[in-house]
Amino acid sequence: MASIRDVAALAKVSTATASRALSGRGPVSPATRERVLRASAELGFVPSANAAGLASGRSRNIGVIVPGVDRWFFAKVVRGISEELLDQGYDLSLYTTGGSHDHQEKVLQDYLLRQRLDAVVPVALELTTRERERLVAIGRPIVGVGGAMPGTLTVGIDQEAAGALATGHLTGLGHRHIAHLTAGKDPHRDFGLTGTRQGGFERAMAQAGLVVRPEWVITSDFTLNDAYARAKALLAAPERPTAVFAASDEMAVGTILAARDLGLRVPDDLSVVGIDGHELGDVVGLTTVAQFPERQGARAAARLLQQLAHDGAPDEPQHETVATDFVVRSSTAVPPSPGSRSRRSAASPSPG
Amino acid sequence: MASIRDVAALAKVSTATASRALSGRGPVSPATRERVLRASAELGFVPSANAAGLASGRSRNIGVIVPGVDRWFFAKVVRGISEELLDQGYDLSLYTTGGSHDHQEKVLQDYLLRQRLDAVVPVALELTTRERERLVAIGRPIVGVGGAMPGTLTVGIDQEAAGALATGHLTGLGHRHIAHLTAGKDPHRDFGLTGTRQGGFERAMAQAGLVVRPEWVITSDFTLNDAYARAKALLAAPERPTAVFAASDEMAVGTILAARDLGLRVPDDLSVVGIDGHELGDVVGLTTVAQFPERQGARAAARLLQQLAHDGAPDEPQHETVATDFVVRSSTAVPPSPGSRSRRSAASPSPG
DNA sequence: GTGAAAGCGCTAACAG
DNA sequence: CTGTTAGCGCTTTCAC
Repeated sequence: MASIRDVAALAKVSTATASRALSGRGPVSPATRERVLRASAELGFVPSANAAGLASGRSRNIGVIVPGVDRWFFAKVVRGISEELLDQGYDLSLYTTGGSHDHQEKVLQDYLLRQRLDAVVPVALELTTRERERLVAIGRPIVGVGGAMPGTLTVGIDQEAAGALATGHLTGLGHRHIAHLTAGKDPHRDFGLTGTRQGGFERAMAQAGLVVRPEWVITSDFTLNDAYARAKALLAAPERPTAVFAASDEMAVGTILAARDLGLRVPDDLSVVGIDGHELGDVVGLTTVAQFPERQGARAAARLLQQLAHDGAPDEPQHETVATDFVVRSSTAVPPSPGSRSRRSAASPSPG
Repeated sequence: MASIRDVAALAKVSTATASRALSGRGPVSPATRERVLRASAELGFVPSANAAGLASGRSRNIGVIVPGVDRWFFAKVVRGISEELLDQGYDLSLYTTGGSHDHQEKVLQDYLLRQRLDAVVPVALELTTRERERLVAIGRPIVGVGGAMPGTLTVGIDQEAAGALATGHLTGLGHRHIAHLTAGKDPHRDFGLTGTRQGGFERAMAQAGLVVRPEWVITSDFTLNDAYARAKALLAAPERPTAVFAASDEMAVGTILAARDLGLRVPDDLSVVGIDGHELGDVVGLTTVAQFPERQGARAAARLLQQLAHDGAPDEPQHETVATDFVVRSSTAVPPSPGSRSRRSAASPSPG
């Protein structure tokens, strides 16, 4: 394991000059720089991260805090961040807080304080005020992904607009009986964004002059399985909606599968729209608001690196909204005419 | 940011003693230890990872190399590793190699050499001999997850047995016309394990006295979407199998959805079995060999930590096989009797 | 533009 | 059991 002293010796310069040449910080003549780089390459020199970090205070390492990596959105965001960082020579430290109750505590009051991180990307993290203060207290740049975090720069889609867009698509098709599958707030893995998708739903409903039926706003948990069960109950009831807006594609697909299992045709008997752009939506022809989480992650990482390059001058706190793409496929259509409704024999689904 | 000198001063001991008390390495009297811990807590002391790492050579940091984190198996493995490490106070550095062609190169010849890692967990990584040598050359313990890596300790299921188990289930039900959806080898994201699942398929077929039809061994890519398309082609052909063994649950679900879209009933017209234990299998009643990747990840991490605790004495290279669970649900049944075959009007599906 | 020297904050001999 | 003393390998003033 060659050290910088070996490199310096081979290039016949001091370690100081070698360091300057290798890092690009500080003046070095082109000729010496060339000699040093050659020596470094010849020896296969790789600087010790610990030594460099200790001496300089910079670690070339970004911390990513995420509720879990085995959920679609988080996985995609982490992928986006990881690839951006890998390109730029930065390490990525991953902290998952969703697993056990005290992991989040531990991460915030121990892991993040080890001075190993140049910056932090909290993903869809719901923090108490105290916790947010702790995060800020590490004195490093922060860029969040997902929900907006007061006081810090964040990257994400406009949740409310996405919800309104999806819902407006349904009302525009003429649907008047629309249910909404939202996701409950789980203290362990809060996404900090559901509320506003629901807000968009409510706004679009109001704008179409429709009333939101409380019993048709159903809390699920972002998973396909739970949504399947809830949609089955919803759609098996005597009165059922002609359309469902699910706050995630996985829940939307669960709804489609539930409808199919009840003998309902999509979109003939039921229209379904989701949010995400999940690969799963493809085979069932799901209409959705695609949100490209990789890009969000990559964007957050890029902003952070940019800040670090400008010597840590933090951008002013704000939410950077990234664009979504409305993908119309075959799960949405005009509502069935009252005469042609469904193969089920239940009472007329036309509500009050 | 309190340093160990502050702690030592407050506890009225030397920094050496403070270090010993805090790390548990070296002798300290109970009384002084208590004083040091109290002082540390009072000051909110968190040791600098860089300084500790530089001085000791240990970084309390494990590197995880994974093709990507946005695939079910990898995400679950990473989750398992992450939680185990978080519990033990270890950091996790994540490297994704699947994104761009040279990321794997970069990780192997730069990132891993920064002396920031105490150990490495390569997940389902397919390496050339040279690359494997590089990995070993970092001189740190290695425990792989997924496919077996010659020369290193690995944790994973018995792929061949899993394939044979799934296939044997089908032959046991009386199926004679069985297709297999396998996953091709992609140089960027190789899983290093598909071959053996297919090997299990072939063995079970042979044991049942059945011939493997080459045109019924179909290469897909582990994704639901691709499997859906290939299954549709397979099942729309004049002669079709009565059962499909898919090498992953996502591919199995794709097959089920394709069958449904063709008007085939599962399991009446077609039995489908997968491998994984993917959540998605639940709502479609998929019979599968569950493999619990979180446990595999956690196990690998635990073994690594154990090695590090024993001062790096590496366990002898071998493959540790973890148990699978065969979950029978509703996607498999006895094959249809020739008379009752399907609603499709095509030629008799009974082969040869 | 370059080198000498002083640390970064902690750990690990080595004495005592 | 505890303190003193060197570093770990690099970066960074500060002179020149």
